[in-house]
Amino acid sequence: MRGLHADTGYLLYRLGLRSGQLFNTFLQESGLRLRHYAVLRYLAGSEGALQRELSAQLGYDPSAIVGLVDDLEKLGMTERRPSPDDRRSKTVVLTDTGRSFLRGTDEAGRRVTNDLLAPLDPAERDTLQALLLRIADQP
Amino acid sequence: MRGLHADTGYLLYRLGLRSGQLFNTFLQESGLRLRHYAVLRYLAGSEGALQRELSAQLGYDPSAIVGLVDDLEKLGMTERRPSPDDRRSKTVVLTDTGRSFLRGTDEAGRRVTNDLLAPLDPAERDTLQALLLRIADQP
DNA sequence: GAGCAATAATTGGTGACGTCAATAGTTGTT
DNA sequence: AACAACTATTGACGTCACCAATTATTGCTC
Repeated sequence: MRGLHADTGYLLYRLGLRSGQLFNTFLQESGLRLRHYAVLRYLAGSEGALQRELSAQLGYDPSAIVGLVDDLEKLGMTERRPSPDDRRSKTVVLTDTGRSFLRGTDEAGRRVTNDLLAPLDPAERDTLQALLLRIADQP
Repeated sequence: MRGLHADTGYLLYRLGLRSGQLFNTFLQESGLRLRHYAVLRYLAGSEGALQRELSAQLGYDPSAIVGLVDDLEKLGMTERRPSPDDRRSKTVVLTDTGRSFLRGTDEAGRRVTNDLLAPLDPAERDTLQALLLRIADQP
């Protein structure tokens, strides 16, 4: 038990880096990165989201959202639609292209998490997931 | 249970970012960053380490180690000593200044992890720590 | 209902960071 | 003696988090 490895906070930091790397290498061939993937999967569960909603929910800076949605739009995976009740904001929606991309990579994404959590059995994975969720739901 | 938040791999990624941020803000006043702190704490437990050992153990690129050790040296917290058996490598050791800095920040570091894990009771923290260690010890 | 603070998207800049390629000096091997 | 492998180092490139400023629009307030 030596050095920083004994520290849970530091462990989280290191494993977060590794997890991000794994996701990015798996996404590499598609030309997207983890951040794009996060946006797509959020949209898949919400049927349209304002950019500021994406920023708040995913934790990315508003200025970062602009670039991400630009990229996705160029690939035809999302569309910006004017918000009916507020002309300042735009609603980002998934296109059919985006939806079918998600279906195609769904299983590959699960494989990434599987690799990462390989040493844990199903019950332990549930435990870990529950603990992490509790931490994540903090202000 | 919507979007990527249901995915343990993604949760790890997000919490890793948050953990790193917390560490960095706590270290801000000292002029160091998390990476420097990691080097210091590794050295505290090893009584001298080759730079390539730091690179391998902490997971930073060898070229990143150079800059980190440069910074620490400028602050008088570490020293580079020629390795007796191999003139290619250098041994990095903690100075008294570095050691006393670690003592001073020891408790502040624990507070960071405490904040992060606030929603968990001691037994749950142990569980989390054990699970993360098992994942971290993967090849 | 006119003026003004707050908000949504956007642009631009800065510093930290991961990654890779290349180099000089040194070691071990054959 | 020649050559492959290794250590520390430098430099370059793209990504990313963070912050400030701008434009268009909305809601509040007096």
